Amino acid sequence: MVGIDDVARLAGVSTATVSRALSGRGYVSDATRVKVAQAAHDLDYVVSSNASSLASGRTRNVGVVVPSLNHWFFASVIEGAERALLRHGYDLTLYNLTGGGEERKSVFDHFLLRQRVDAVIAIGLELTEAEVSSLHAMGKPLIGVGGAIAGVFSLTMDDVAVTRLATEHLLSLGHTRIAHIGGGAEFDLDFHLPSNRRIGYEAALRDAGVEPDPALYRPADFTLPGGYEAAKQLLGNPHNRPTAIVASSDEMAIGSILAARDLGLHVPHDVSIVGIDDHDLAAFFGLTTVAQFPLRQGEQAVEALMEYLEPGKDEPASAGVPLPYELIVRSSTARPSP
Amino acid sequence: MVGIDDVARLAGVSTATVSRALSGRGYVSDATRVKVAQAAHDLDYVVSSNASSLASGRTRNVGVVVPSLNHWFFASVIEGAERALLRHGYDLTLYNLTGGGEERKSVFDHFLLRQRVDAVIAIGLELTEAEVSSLHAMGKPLIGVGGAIAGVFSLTMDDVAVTRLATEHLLSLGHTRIAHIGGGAEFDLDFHLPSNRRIGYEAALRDAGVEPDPALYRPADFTLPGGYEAAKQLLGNPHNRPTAIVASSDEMAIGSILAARDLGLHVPHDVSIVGIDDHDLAAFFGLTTVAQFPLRQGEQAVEALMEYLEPGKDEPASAGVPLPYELIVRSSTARPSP
DNA sequence: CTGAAAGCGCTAACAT
DNA sequence: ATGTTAGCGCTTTCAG
Repeated sequence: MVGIDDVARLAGVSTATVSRALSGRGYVSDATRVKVAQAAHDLDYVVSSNASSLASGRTRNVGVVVPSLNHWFFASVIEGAERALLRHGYDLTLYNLTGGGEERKSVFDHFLLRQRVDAVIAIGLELTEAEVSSLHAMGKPLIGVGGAIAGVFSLTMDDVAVTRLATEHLLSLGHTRIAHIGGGAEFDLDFHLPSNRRIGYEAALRDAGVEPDPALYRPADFTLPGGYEAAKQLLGNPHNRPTAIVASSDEMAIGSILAARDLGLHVPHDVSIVGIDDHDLAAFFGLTTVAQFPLRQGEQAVEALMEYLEPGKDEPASAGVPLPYELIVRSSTARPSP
Repeated sequence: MVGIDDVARLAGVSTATVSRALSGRGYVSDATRVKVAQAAHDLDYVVSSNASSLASGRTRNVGVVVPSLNHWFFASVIEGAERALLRHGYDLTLYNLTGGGEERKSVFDHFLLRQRVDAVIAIGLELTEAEVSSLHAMGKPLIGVGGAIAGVFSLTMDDVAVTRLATEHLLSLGHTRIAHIGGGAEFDLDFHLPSNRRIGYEAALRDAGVEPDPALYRPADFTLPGGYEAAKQLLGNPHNRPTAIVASSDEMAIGSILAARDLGLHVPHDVSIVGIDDHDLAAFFGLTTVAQFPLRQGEQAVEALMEYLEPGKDEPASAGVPLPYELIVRSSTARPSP
């Protein structure tokens, strides 16, 4: 194992200088900096992150907590975060809170308290007050993505605006019988995303002088099969069939498209469908949707953390910027047929 | 920060004893073990993993390298691995090699050499000889999942057997004009999975006295749109339409189902379709498939590593066990219509 | 701008 | 079964 003193010897300087030259902290003349870099390279030297962390108190590692990996949104955010962290020389350690309370507690007790990370990114997860305050007590920055956490800086879309936009698109095409497939109550515990989305949908309708019909609202679970089921009920109703559906996720929207097909209804001729996400498969299904950009959200979360973690490196303060979203019109929406 | 000597003082023993009692290594009387545990708990003590790693040389952290996160297979393997690692008290740090050469090189130079991990799990990724040998040189166990790496212990399905089974299912129903949608040549660089799968498919046909028709083979990219395209070509052929398709992934199989529908063909009446994976959506589409179990594969990879990392804890030697697979018959396959 | 030296918090011999 | 002690490899004052 080649260590810092090997480099020091080869470069003809002290270990302290090597440390400074390699980390960029403190004054080193350009000449010695080059000499040291050369020596380090020749020897294939790499710092021992443990020793470095122990001495400096910083781990250059951030913890990412997710409720599940097998979801487009979570996976995308992680991917974006990983890329950004790598760029900053940080590692990402992943904690999957799929399991119930026991596992979750163990994650918090073990890793957060084992001081393995400098900061935490919580994706799509509501942390308890105890969890949040134990992090704060340890001085670890915490940032939420995809859902506001009480008392924590979070990156969240404007959920009201997003469904409002989707609904307005439909209204502008001439639809008035517009249904909404949202998240069920069980998803409302964290973040109230379903409520907010429903609020945006209803607000758009009211602004257009249309009274929302509770029969045109269906809760589902954000999955394709869930959307399929909900749409079947909506579209199968003999008296009250909507001419358009706003689904709260692209997966549910795609499920709705399949449900329409199975009923022999043509999209968009018989029913228009719009989703939210811009999922990988949205283009394939010709789905009109409101895109959110999870990769960028992951990156943005990291940039925000770096402002705490790496003072001085004045990054553009991306922190306060609201998350972008954008209506992408494809072939699943059209004027209602007369 | 409460340290090991605080605990030692409160428990009235030496720091060495605290270390032994808490880590389980070495002899400690039950009485003192309890006393120490109590003290540690009272003080909310948690070891500093850095100090521990520095002193012991072990990090209790394994690196997982993947080509991408947003894929059912990769995400599932990671999920399984994470769960198993947590159980063993290990952390998982994630390295996404999405980017090209630069990023990949940086991952290898920085993290593997920064000795942040005790071992590496490579999922669906072929490592270069240089990468493998640099890991070996550092004494880090490496294990592959979802693809054999030259000179490395890997968990791989028997790809030949899997497509053979799928094909035999179709043959036994009476099909003879069976097409195959496999991976393109670009996927064959790593692992030769496409070749092997094709070999199994052709072997099953020949065993049944059917000569494989090259026109009934289509390469694609494992995605749903890719499978859709390929199936369109296959099923649209006026002279030579197959009565069944073996697709090398469930996503391609689902794409094929959608292609058949769009052509007005009924599944399974006009065409039978079988996939490989047992993807989350397979059941929804009624897809007959050969299941592989990626969650279990992740766990198994971890168990195999633990045999190296935690000698003495004689786990059941799961290492040599071949990966299980299982035909799951749903409603996308049937006898060919007369 | 550079060097000397004191730890960072723990583990693992080695004693006892 | 428990205590003593010497590091693990680096960072960071503090001098110079």
